[in-house]
Amino acid sequence: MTGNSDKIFVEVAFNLPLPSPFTYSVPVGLKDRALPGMRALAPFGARRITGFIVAVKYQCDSGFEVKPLEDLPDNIPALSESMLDLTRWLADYYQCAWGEAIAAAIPAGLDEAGEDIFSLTETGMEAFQSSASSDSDRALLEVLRERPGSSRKQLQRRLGANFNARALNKFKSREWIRAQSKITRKSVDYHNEKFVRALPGPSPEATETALKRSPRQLGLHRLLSQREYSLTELKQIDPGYAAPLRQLKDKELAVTETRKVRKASPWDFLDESPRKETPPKLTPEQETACKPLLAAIDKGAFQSFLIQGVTGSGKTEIYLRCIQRALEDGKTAIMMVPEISLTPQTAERFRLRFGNRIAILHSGLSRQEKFDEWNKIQTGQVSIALGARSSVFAPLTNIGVIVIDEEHDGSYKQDSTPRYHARDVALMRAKNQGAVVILGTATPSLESHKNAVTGKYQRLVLTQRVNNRPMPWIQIVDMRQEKEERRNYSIFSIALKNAIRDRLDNGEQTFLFLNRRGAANYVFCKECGYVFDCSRCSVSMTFHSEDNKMRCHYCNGFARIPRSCPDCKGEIIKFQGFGTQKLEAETRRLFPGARVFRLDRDTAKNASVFETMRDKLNAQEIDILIGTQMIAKGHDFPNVTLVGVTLADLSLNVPDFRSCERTFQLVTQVAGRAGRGDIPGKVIVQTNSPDHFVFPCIQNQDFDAYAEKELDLRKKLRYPPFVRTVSLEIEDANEQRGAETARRLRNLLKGALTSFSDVDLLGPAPAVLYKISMKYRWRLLIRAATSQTLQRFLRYAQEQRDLKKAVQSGSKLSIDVDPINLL
DNA sequence: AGCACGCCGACT
DNA sequence: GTCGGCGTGCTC
Ligand SMILES: [Zn+2]
Ligand SMILES: [Zn+2]
Repeated sequence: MTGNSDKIFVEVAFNLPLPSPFTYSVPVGLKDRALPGMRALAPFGARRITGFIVAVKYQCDSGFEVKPLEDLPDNIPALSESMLDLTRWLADYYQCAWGEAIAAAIPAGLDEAGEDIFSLTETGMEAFQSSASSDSDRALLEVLRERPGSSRKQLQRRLGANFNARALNKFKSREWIRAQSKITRKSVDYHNEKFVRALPGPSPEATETALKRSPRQLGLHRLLSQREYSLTELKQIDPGYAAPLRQLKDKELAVTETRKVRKASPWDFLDESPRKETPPKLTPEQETACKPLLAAIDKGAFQSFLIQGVTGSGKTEIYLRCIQRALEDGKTAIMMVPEISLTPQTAERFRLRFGNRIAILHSGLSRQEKFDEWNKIQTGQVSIALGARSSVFAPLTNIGVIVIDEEHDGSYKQDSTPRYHARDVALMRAKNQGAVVILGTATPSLESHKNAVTGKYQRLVLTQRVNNRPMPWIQIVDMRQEKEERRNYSIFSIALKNAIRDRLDNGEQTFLFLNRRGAANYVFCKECGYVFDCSRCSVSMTFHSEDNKMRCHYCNGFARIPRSCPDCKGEIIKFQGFGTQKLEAETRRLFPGARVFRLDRDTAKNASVFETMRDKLNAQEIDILIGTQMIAKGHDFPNVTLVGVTLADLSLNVPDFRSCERTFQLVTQVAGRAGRGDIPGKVIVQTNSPDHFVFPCIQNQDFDAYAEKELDLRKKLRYPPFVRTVSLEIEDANEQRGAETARRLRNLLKGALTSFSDVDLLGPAPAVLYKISMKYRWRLLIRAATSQTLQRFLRYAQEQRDLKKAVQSGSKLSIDVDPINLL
């Protein structure tokens, strides 16, 4: 109990899943810098960790010991007051700790200082050499001898199961090892590259004679005499360089040297000073859309807009004009694009307009570089931040406009804690700071569509493509007819086959799409195309061979598989699915001469596969590209004039209430990219259920018609945007224990429901992706009419009903507010 | 989360 | 008697 008026205390939030901040006293020497938003190094149990000051106070009455802060490493706060407010709201809304929200809002690494590093002392070295200790102890000492300055984490990684925390403490107290706190962490990303250069030899003449009979060595030596080459470069000049190079090295006419270099990156152009372009003239439609936007930016009050514009209607030019206007008004701007669209080409477009006034927060940056960009924004050296999801936290002041391109894109939702949606965070930030939010897309999420309809957002529509580019032509192919009337049992309809042949003949390119993610084994009628769905939840039922039943992944309902279709008495088929590999094999068989490239989760493990694919596609070295939907985004490939959606049903029958919305988005997005100049693209969509209401809407590219029907269904079935949802995800390596946790959670929540009307539960049920990396998963969906009710319910369940107690040790519960991914 | 502590069975 | 595996509870 302290009440001295000259003593000050701070509340510190840590990046740990702990519900509330911790109180520390501030030593006299740190007093003048103890400000909200400041990073703070603090003792915490047995360790010292970095947290963030979230409040300063002048007294502290507590039942616990209050420890003093150890250090304040920075001179200025890492977070402004408004960012503190925003992160607090975020933590509250998305059910995470304040410190976790803060950590998400600043560059990685800033919360990592404070770990200890260990080295052997003299006595420790002697003890190690006298070998008077057990094997596992020796292993620890040996690592420390080999790598003095290892952190605890590094020791754990090196020793694996042999790591023993007790031994570490034992040695520390015996003074065999010494602990020091690590000062700063610098991590610029380097990679090793081998370089070759020529050695002159005794004389040029002697070299010439020595190599007279080996022209390849001579050629290589001459090349290397001009300048040094990296092995990567050499390989491009001459793939068979290895043998002659080895011989040159043997004759001491060349040497290689390994050096650390910064990896050449497709982003390197950003270092050059940008050219400036003159803005194009706006189309009348763009002009009309710009007017209210520019007026709102000038006004400087919170307002949101939804630009619903067909692909190619020139939304980006509108964004550019709006950002330009914000700068002219002396304000700043955030430009967000989906992760996959944040390519050098996208960046170039903004750099051409805004030069060095823009910071680009892309994933190719090293930690240090990311921090540098962030710093440039914070210190006002730039006025625009361009980036993916996390750029919503760009530390700009005086924000005029926040643009979110492709608003419907799922990558705006973070899928680990804190599970925030950048669009919704942007809206909150703009509301607090009096900024304008512009959401743009050809296919709004139904949440945004509803907000536009109710007037929460002002809607602006663009129906024309710039330069009068024709709209793509979309054909829906009935695969049942293919089978019955044409005896064609192939993956390819005759229409698609012919269209591909046609492209091959013309030297044009084809995309073939196949959705796999979450594509389950659904059950359908061969005759009428009816797909069995849950009578309660309306999501597709999934076939399980173990018990030959269908299951609903939302409510856990089971049903027998009927012998015949309830509608038409037709034959029932359990769809077993096929993957991109089978599609690739089939494509190669049908088009033997074609150059086929497959890109999916297996082959695209790293970004370089993407780049290879893009380069090859642009160099016309691919005729047919096979992949999942990710290849559609971010790039225009002007020579791709045909897109085949191999089986739309796979996407349509994903057991998720948004599967139809996603299918509409997918086809629309790919259609928008097909074709070039005045040649319209063609999209062929194959399906067994052509009578589904989405297909006419797809064919006519009529989003509003689709949305109207979809909204009707969502309203009837109590799904977003008419209700708010929270998903509880249960994860456990032990199947029984996980199932028990899920059961207990349900019982607890059912009990809690009695004090709430308007809230209901779906499930728990095994997740669609039941087993991910050795863990079993369950899902429980909570629905409520409003987000306020849902928040109150969650708080009640946690505080009054002890939600966490239902989670058995070993099980993991994560709470996903406004979930997007329900697989 | 990550760390220490305590309990317990296994093995010098 | 000590080592190390695992479950439990705390961190200002
Ligand atoms: Zn039928
Ligand atoms: Zn159901």
